[in-house]
Amino acid sequence: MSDVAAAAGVSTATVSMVLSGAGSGRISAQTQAKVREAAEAIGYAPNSVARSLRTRRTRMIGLISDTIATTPFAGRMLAGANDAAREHGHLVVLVDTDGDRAQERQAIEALTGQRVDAMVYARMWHQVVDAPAGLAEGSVFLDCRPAQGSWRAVVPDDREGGVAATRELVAAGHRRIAYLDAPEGAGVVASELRHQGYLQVLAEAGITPDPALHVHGETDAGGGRAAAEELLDLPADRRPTALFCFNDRMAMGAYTAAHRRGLRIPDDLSIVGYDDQQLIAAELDPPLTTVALPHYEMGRWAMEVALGEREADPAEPHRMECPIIRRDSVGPPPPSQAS
Amino acid sequence: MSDVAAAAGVSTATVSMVLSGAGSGRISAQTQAKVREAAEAIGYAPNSVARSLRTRRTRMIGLISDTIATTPFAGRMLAGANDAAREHGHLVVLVDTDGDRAQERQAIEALTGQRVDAMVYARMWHQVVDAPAGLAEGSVFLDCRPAQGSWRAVVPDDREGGVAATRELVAAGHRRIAYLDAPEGAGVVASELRHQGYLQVLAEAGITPDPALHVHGETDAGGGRAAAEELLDLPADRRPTALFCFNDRMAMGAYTAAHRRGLRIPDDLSIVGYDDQQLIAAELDPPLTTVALPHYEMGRWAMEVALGEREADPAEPHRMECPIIRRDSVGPPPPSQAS
DNA sequence: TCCCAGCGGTTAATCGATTAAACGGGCCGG
DNA sequence: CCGGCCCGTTTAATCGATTAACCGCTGGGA
Repeated sequence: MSDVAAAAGVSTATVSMVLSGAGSGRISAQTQAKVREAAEAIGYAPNSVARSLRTRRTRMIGLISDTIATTPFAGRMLAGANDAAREHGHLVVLVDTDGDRAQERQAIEALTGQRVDAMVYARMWHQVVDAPAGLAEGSVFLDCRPAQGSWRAVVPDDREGGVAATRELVAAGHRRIAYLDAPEGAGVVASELRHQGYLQVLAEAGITPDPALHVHGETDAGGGRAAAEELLDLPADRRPTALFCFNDRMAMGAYTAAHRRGLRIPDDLSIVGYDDQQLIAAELDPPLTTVALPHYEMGRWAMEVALGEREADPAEPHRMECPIIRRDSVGPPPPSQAS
Repeated sequence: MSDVAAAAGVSTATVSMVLSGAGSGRISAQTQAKVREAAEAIGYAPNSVARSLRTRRTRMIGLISDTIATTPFAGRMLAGANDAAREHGHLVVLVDTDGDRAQERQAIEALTGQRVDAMVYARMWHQVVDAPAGLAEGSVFLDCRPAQGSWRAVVPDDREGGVAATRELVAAGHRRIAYLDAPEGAGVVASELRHQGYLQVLAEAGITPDPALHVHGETDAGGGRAAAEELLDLPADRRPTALFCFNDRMAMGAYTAAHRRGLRIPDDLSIVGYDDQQLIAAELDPPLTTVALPHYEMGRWAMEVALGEREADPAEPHRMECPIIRRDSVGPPPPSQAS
């Protein structure tokens, strides 16, 4: 900076004021022009480290995640957070802890030492978590909610997602709608919430839930296929005409089970998934109607709150809408089974 | 730090030496213990910003990527880079530019200002790119190679990947092997390289390539399905017994085409994909034999080179092996067509 | 006895910005 | 003619570490 000052024939203080924008009203237009020219000529770029030391603001936000490695969803969340940060002139420092508690602590220490302006704590798969020790006051929880303490958090509205999926099937005329759930007792918050939404819509539609239509399976294609087979092997009068699957991978398995039995989708069987998983949902045959998890929007929301650009209530996690994505896997029930 | 110094009854210089490890041999064990106790009691954590200002090293690496948002592969690359950075006590500053040149420039400026120790420039899908202006000397290219200039870079060895896939099919006894390629003239480096590998293996096996078995299609399930249908509609004596698909999504479409014709995999038709796309390849029915893109390893390699922990030749991009992942979609050709 | 090396620290300059306070010159009102 | 004020700019303290140079003391060799 002193080089610029020398070249412009002014002091470093003047250069600082001009270049940081604090000069308007204080420094003459003439001097400002001189300084800018000199800076340009020299190719001066301010040293953010020195600036941060003095101002005590780094314009960096720490993002601690457990899952970059293992899920394709993390990308959308990161993109949302990244975009929001960029729009407000901040940078994202990313740490993937792989869910390891020790790494998490180490990451928090490193970010604290680096004096990031705020932290976002992301855990994949809507869950209840213990806040890690040392997490900076005012940090934001992303796709998880803290077991205790007062923190701002954002999660998908899985209950309303379950409602949307089930309502889509009811609206198409189905009355025997199965729910292919995640494994029982796995403590997956989303699973229970979506089930609640499912039951609510059935009640609204005056349909008595059939316990036989609520089955569990591993949350992959194999689990979905097994669960679907169990349902499709039911006697004709008890067999479901539509499946609401906990996720798209289970739906993929359900497709396989249906094909094996010669059932056409959506003519003989309607299917709704969950996640709107990129490169899968849209590529199935037929393309899958599913409920989207708003990862991008959640990432953006968390970052905006962390930056103080958006208000949030620490008492209650923010629930973000899961919109239904209509494709071609839902149709009216087959005539023989219509009610 | 001065608080710690006061509490321990020494100067800040001593505290610095003790805590930074430079104290061994200079400071007595007794004093060291005193300092550490005081630091512990106060809960002192060094300010990395101040340290960086003085040492001119931030222990942060900038990672510029164009695709976090749009592909599920980026995660693996990030994870590799992140792990390598962590192991060497560094942090990753991530910027997603969405492929936008202006954002890219802005990102480079911000990272330069932030004085990151090095930069990694990642572009998804093995491609040849123009190095962005202002990219720091010594930056590392990840999953792309610079059109000009001397840079260190890492890309997947797509030629050998094509070899591995084709060899797998030849070894199973196939002689009529089709290549479902990406669209012609799209400038996809990978497409051409894999084709070279394919031709090489055919030549080695003494098989004359049949131009009719080299077809193109969009790189999604729809394109794969269309291309596969074209091939399966060939007269029986010219029909392929095995398909090598440009990627797993095309393979997914090929599965659909096969099912529609009542062909069983691998009994009637063998299929090999490319990418080993998580949540897809392993979930198809039957699970897909495919060639893995070593994203994690490439991310790690690039970061290690950026950190100076690994040597690399700027004259030639490093080619990383694409290992074949054997699952259940490859078998011997049907007896009627065996050669 | 004198000098120098080694020990265990300390002093103070430095990194590159920001910013409150001071400063100097011109102008205006009394 | 002088004091005060405003304007534009400079001076200098500050952020929190690192590190070269230095300091006083002791002990050993010449």
